Amino acid sequence: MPKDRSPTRIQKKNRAAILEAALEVFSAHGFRGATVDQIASQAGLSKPNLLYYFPSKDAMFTALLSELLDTWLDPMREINASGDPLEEILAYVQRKLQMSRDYPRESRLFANEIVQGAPRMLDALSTDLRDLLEEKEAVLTGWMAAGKINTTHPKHLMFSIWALTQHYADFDVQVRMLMGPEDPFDAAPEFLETLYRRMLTPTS
Amino acid sequence: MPKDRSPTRIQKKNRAAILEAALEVFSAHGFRGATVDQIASQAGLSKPNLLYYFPSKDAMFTALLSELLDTWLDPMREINASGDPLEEILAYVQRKLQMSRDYPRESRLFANEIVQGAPRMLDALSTDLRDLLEEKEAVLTGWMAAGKINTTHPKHLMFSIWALTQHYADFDVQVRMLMGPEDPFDAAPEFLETLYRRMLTPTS
DNA sequence: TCTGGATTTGACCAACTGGTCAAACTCACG
DNA sequence: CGTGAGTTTGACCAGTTGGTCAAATCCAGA
Repeated sequence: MPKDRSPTRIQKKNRAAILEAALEVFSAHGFRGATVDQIASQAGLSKPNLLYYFPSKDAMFTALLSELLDTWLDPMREINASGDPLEEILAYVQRKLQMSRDYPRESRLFANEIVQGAPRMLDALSTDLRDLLEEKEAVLTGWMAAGKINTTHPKHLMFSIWALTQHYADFDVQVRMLMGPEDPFDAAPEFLETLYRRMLTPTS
Repeated sequence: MPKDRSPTRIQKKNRAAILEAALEVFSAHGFRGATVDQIASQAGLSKPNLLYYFPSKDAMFTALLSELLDTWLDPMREINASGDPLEEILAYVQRKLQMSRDYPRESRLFANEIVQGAPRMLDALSTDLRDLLEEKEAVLTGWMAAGKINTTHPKHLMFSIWALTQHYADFDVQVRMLMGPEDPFDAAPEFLETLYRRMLTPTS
């Protein structure tokens, strides 16, 4: 193992390559379905060499998670309590949809883990995500109380946004199989915009 | 292996116990994450005994899938082209939500498989599901053309129903972690009813 | 150029996994 | 009962998997 000095050029390159490979393999096969050999060859390293940088498969997964979770939650952080309520939410939906289009592997990584009970993620989720959700839930509740958006259950509203947007990444094969040559992401933005505009526009 | 006669009492009991155990284990860990030993002990059988009834792990998984897929698609089949459009869709949403509440393991079984690219399911999906979807899509399109419900992309509409309802089963741990003691299924029916009523009610 | 730490690897290992098999046991039925 | 098919199992096997280790190689700085 390298000393805890500042990382060398080689360390930086290899760590990055490993995390990229780990994302590729873990997201496609889940934690248990992924093998260290697969990740090593994907990263262009031998297995012992890979284990020189990360002491175990678990450590690789954990490192990957902590690297990704922040980025993953960014779209929600950007919801601005001072902005126009409906437009803020619609923009959030579009950002989240864009994440599914641009980072489907990350989405599937989380999906894989959560579907199986999130044994290695629950801690991170029950702090970072929980806190962030509570903060934004308060914002939503405020908007509803002020009559800016239609009143509904704020948590379910957030769940619905996650479900609808991540579905395009997590169930990608199914969606594409059913849509044929049409790209799901062509019509999805408008569909979701319509859905949430109708759902949330206050009845005057 | 038993002969292809009509199954004995013991065969019926053990096959059922095995499929139940397989559902439990496969849905919790995915195909690769599940082990034959786990399934055997869950079913109360020795491993060789289990393999006496199903020749391989793959065969077990396949048998389980074909047993479940029909049931899984039933709520969609029940959509009645002659019924009141909006009420038919709302009822479908509630049936699907009920499936997530009553059969979360089945939902997670499919989710696990599809997230990982559905290597063992794509064939079944690309016939049964595709055909059924096309049939119901035609119904939706008819309703939209007749002005009975708001016009949107029918496939995306169906995807949204699947995503929103299955989310409560597939992401159960996350949802419950974020909702605390409150049961997600308390407020979900009303939330989804409101969402789709607003989304689909035609603008006069 | 030299050198000591950083990096890489072939060989190896123990545990696990899916699956086999012959032998033993159990049960329905004449 | 007896008997043959149906059922069960302990022992076993080959391949895979996560991980180790000592030895070899590489590389940056003096």
